[in-house]
Amino acid sequence: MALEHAILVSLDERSGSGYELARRFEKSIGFFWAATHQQIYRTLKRMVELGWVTGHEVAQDGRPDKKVYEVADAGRAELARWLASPGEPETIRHDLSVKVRGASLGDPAALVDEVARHRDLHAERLDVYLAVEKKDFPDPSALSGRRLHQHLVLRGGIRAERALVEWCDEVLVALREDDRR
Amino acid sequence: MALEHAILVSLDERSGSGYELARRFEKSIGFFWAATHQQIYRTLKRMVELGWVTGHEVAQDGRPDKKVYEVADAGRAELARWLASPGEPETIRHDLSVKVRGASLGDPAALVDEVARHRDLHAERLDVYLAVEKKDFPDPSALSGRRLHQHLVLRGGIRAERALVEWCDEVLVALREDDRR
DNA sequence: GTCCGCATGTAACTTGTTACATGATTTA
DNA sequence: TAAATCATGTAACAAGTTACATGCGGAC
Repeated sequence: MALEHAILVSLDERSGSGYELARRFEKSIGFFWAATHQQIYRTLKRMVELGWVTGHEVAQDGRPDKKVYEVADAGRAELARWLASPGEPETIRHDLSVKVRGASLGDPAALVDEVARHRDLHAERLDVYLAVEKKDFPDPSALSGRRLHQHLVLRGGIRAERALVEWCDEVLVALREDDRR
Repeated sequence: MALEHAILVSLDERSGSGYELARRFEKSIGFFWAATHQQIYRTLKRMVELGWVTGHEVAQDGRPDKKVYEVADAGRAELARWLASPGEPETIRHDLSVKVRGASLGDPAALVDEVARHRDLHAERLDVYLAVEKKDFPDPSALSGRRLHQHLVLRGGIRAERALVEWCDEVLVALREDDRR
């Protein structure tokens, strides 16, 4: 399991509450690891029990109190252990591919629309990633340490989204061509 | 959920037993949708109850009996409905990215090894896909219908694995460069 | 005689999803 | 005054993983 580890990485970059973590999982960290607030609260609770993080309540004025979590030594040790341990490549579950493979069993035009929709969604994500890169990493060759690692992960996102956009385009051309016959 | 739908697509291409499906999910279909035999047996059971597939026992000599499943009309209708319905792009969960992002907290050399391992795994997969393409789809421009759709999905796998290999290479160069300083 | 392939399953557990619940403050 | 943001959670359910269980036939 890596949600714990994703949280540890995020908390190590900056301590924060469950709510703040949930927000990060909607962007930065969320670009490569998805999680909802329910999962995060549940997991943080377990991580406190395991001694991987410590939480303390912080009073705020004009806002509800929050619990801010920090990585404990045991958490850092667990992260180091996990980083060095071999993991399997991700198990793939790609809905859209299932749909394309089953195309003959449904309405061709509807499938084309669906692929086009995904194409646009991926193109949007790609634009977001490219904008982040331009803004936050204007001189990539000068990076080192944490900043370098963050940039490398972003590069992965850019490559993945670009590949998906190009694949959708290839599929669209082929499906439309096939329909015309 | 799309396991049902992946099974429907696979059974539509050819009827088969739970065991046979499990094998297909280790290759062809498994290239874009992972599932274990336990999931498949469980799901087939539910699909029979839903009337999406029908199963009948087939006696074999020298081998255990098997239950062969076929897609029913209700199953084909469900597939058509699902194909036309909009779906979300996949939620990403990429372990290796979490590890790269947390690189500063562990042993740099161990991470390099881990990335290199993944690079080789993805390169192997890529080779498999390219071999399948060469063997099964020697003349892609002549394809239509089912065969075209199968080829398009394979193209997606090729693009994805290629992107991953290239990303791993980029990460390796950058991490090794960073270590040297 | 031991391991591999064929063939089907149960049980226990961990993860992930969806819906619901509460309540204060700020913004439109 | 209605909606959005901040903030934390419970409960029920769906899906995925891991371990265990059984038994025949053929290959080595």
